[in-house]
Amino acid sequence: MDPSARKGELHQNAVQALRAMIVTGELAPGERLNERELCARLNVSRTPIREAIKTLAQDGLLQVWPNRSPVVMPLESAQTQALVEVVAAIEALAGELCATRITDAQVADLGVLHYTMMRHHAEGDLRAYFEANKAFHRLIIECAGNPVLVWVWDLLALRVDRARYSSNLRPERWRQAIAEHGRVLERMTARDAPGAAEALRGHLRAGLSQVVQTLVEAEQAASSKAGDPLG
Amino acid sequence: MDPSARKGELHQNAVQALRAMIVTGELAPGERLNERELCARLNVSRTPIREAIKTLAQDGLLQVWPNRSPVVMPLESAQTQALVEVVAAIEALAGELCATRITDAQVADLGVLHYTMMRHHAEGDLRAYFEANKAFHRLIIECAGNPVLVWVWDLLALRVDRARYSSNLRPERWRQAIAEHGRVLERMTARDAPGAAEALRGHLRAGLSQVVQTLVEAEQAASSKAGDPLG
DNA sequence: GCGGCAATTCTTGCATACAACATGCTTTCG
DNA sequence: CGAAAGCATGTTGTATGCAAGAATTGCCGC
Repeated sequence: MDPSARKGELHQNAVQALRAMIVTGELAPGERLNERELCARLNVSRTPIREAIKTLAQDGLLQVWPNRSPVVMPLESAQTQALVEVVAAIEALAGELCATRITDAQVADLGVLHYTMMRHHAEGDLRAYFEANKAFHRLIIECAGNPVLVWVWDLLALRVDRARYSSNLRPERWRQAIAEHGRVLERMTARDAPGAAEALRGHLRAGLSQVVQTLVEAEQAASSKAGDPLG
Repeated sequence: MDPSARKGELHQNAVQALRAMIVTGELAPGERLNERELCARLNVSRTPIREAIKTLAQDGLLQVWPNRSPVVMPLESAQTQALVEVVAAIEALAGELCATRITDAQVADLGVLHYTMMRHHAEGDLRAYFEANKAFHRLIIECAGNPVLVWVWDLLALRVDRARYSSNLRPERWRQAIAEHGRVLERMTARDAPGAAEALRGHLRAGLSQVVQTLVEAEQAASSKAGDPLG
């Protein structure tokens, strides 16, 4: 077993590892998981694996039924469309609260992240952009000063990341996203609560709608292939 | 062991039992839980108990750290105040979506629940009122037609219920809540999306603020007692 | 040749044993 | 008398064994 993991928290470790595997798509949507296989993969026994599975089921990343292998939650366009509406509402609320509470130092941090994203865009480094993007949004959530909001957002972010990983970011949309971040930063600087809320709502809707569109296309391609396997 | 539970889903059973115990306050906020004690109480071994604990930690009902007994999440006024804002936003979104999608049959169901609540109020049956109240709100969430919204609401509802159980519903507030339900029903009947959203937002804020107020008073009483134990 | 049934094999669910860690107490030394 | 260290006890973390439930495959009947 990995000696670095021997700190008495193997199951937490397993949660992190499995979460990452599901979010990145290394474990495919709809895939059935075998406990013993996962044990071999993560070098732990079944007990921590089973505890991790329960946690991930609660996150909505796994489906579990009694006496059946857990299944990686399918990634459907309808579910993701539903996610868009909820995340947009949550971030709009966060934007409103954030704009009234954010400090100058935090505005500066937001600005750093914004320009970091621009740099990653210029270099075409998508992974680094994603990371900074997530930090940008999470900082806004944190500045809202509402721990329940943070908790809900972290849960939703798992699904958002998963959807993002499964779709490509088109160059045009990428540029537009950066412009929208600039608008959010501007409204935060001005402490304009309604403006910040609307800027975030629009940004989320536009960005995630693009992701949904990708999923719709993938589903159409899959269904036409399945319905017409010979042509 | 209880033979009725021997169907291969003992841990799910344990989740339900522990959830209920925490929500109703049978397990007090801040209380440390001993696995063996819980085993004896629920007549199962440690394995399903431990899996249930992981699930409840993910629900935000338990705090867990490595090599320490899990602790029932404290019930603080600040946390509940934060909860109010998030739930109000979620139900406002649900109200908006619901008003545009609700069917006549569902409006009728909502009406039945409203008048059921009035009856329970007239009879002073608080438990039955709570139950119908929860069904009323959940029906609105379901009618929104957004599965992610349902998922988030169910998670938040655990905390809401817990806060409600810990506080009393004052007669004046009870009457007012029923009037607000009537207003929500009216806006739904009229398919007025913004009106429904606002009615729900106001209803949630007013009702949960009362709960928060109760918690604040309890905390003040506790701190003054602790800080001035002799008089 | 096809469909249904049964047995084998595999997988999950639960219980328990053992090890590591935390905690409280006692004892000993300054 | 106080404080710190070590020991004893109890609790959690992990591994594994065993039983019950699914799934697959092979077989038999039609």
